[in-house]
Amino acid sequence: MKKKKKVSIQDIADKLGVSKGTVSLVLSGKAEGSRISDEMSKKVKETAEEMNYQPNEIARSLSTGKTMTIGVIVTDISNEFFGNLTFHIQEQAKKYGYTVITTNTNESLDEFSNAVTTLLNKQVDGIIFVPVDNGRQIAEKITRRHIPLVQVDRFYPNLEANYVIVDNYNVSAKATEHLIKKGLKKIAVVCYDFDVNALTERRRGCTDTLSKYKLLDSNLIKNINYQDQEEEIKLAIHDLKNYPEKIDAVFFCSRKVFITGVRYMYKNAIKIPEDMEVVCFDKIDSFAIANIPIIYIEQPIKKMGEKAVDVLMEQIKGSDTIKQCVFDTELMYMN
Amino acid sequence: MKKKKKVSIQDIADKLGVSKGTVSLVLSGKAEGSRISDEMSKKVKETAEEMNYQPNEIARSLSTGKTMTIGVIVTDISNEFFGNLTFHIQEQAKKYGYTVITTNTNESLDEFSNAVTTLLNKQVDGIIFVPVDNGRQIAEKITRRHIPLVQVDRFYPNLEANYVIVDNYNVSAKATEHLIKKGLKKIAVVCYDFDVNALTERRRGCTDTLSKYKLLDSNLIKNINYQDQEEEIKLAIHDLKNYPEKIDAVFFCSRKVFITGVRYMYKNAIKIPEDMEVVCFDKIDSFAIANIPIIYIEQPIKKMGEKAVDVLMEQIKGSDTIKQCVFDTELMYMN
DNA sequence: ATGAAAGCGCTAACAT
DNA sequence: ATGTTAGCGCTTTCAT
Repeated sequence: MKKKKKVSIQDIADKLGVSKGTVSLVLSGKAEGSRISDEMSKKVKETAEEMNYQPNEIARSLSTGKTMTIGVIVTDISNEFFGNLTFHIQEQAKKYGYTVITTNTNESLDEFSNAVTTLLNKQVDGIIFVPVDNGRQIAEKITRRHIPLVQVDRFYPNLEANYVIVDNYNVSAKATEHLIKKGLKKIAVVCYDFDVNALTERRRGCTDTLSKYKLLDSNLIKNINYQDQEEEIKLAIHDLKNYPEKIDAVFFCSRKVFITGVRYMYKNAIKIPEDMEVVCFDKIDSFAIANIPIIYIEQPIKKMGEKAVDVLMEQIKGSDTIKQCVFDTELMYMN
Repeated sequence: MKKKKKVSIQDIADKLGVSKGTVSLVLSGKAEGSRISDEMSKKVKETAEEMNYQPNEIARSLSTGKTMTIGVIVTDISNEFFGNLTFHIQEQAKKYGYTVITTNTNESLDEFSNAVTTLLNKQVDGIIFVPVDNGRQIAEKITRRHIPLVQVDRFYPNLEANYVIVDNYNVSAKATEHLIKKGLKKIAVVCYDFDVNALTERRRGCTDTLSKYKLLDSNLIKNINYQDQEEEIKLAIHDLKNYPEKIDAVFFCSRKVFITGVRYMYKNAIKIPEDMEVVCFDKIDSFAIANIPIIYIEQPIKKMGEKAVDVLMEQIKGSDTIKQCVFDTELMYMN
């Protein structure tokens, strides 16, 4: 299976008896206002077509120093939240003529580090990433190289870089207050234990509010390890079920804990909402098929993805003003 | 914000007073058995470290003709099925040292065509794609260039290329038979209307079985346009609700139609399973929170993704035997 | 054991 | 209006 030599700009030039430069100019659309006669331009285009010429973007990139590619690093693209985010990033990037390389960290620092190195070596024009616990130093590899960077969903507080997030604290406080106003008193919080501000802010929004109403019970704040989440969530729910006092509601800090949590609630014969109410940070497509009342927080994922790309593109075009965007979320009630 | 010049292999060579070639050899790990003294090798590595050298993979790619990148084209990465598939493709590619560029077609031929062109121009070493209705000609652009290709989820019957799919026909027939054996008679099928074999096979598996038992009612075969699916599914469910005879079950051909379908079933006060039973082609994470009996077909997504990459890598390494893999699925019962 | 240099395909500055 | 040529940063063959 021998690959036949691809046709290059040189081949076209040879065939037409003109120079590479001329061909390059017309094929990259720079023939217009400038130089190059219309007939030459036409001839070049025709034979390019004829010979089935396809530009080699790698060569172009090496020459121009631009790859027209951005890198996206998320936790896990199979998670609907990140899948959605990535989708909108991709669609928006497409509008700018950009291509996207995506990678997953699985919340691992090592994988995050590898991803950053790979993307930098591939000379991407910019990076959008979801920070990982403890990864600030690694992020600095990007800024130090002056590669445009936008953080999404979370951000490193001491890093001078753009970010696009939601107002985690306030909406969590609001949701908690809503539960309290409904007369619920024993409120649990189930959240991953790693230290990224999206999560800590959500937790703090809940606990601050509970404190304010003198309802905080630290036994009900469940911290879940990401790697063993299945087991730990199972345990947490079991605990809540068997807690001396009756638990009234559970606040789940993200979609994956919510799904797993609710699954175990059913396994423990906990009825929603009769036994406990639930709130989920993030909207899930299939809430509709659950057919139970769910309080959820809807993030403007599409806007976030698009904004992240817009900000990145500004930087790529040379802007150096840092943008930190906080989107509002909505507290919603299903049923 | 002036980017300071990146350090290149030349800079290291200059600093050490040796030649580029030497530096290249040690830095790309080809110093071992061959030439290059250990001390030279050590010195080079040290100063590379010191000067914070990062290889430029673009330059390397231009030189070697390999980009260590594969392209993945799916329908929509925000769809959990494709998100999962892409995730496993990515994780497997990582093991081979490969990076992944992902793009979405949204079932559009144009977007598919653009994606293929972009990937080819970016000189990817191989492509994994989910075919789009009517896209065989476009796919041939890839094979004609002898770029390794693996189709997943679906395939073009007349294209000589690898694929990794599931046994759509048989499992659909089996699921339908299961319903019939339970005594259900009026069985509806809700499926997208475009012509890709994954879907047509599922539909045919159902209709053939219904025919076999003399139960086929063509009014109950609902074909849904992808772009207007929300509206069309709504209409379909409405039709089923108001059909002169009572409908016993609905077979949904993929996860997105299922979720939307069930949503409208609830809106139409159709009870599951009392009024109608449902079957979903594909497993959904949040079935668990639905807490209703669902018959579903579970595809081995992880295996499919990994296999797709494995096959692609074989081709990249030079194999030219075409592999066509059909995975078995499982018929499962929730509750 | 190392150096020198050609070449990958394209762009862009400079000639003509 | 078009041709020439020097890179872009790396690999690799051929000298030394």
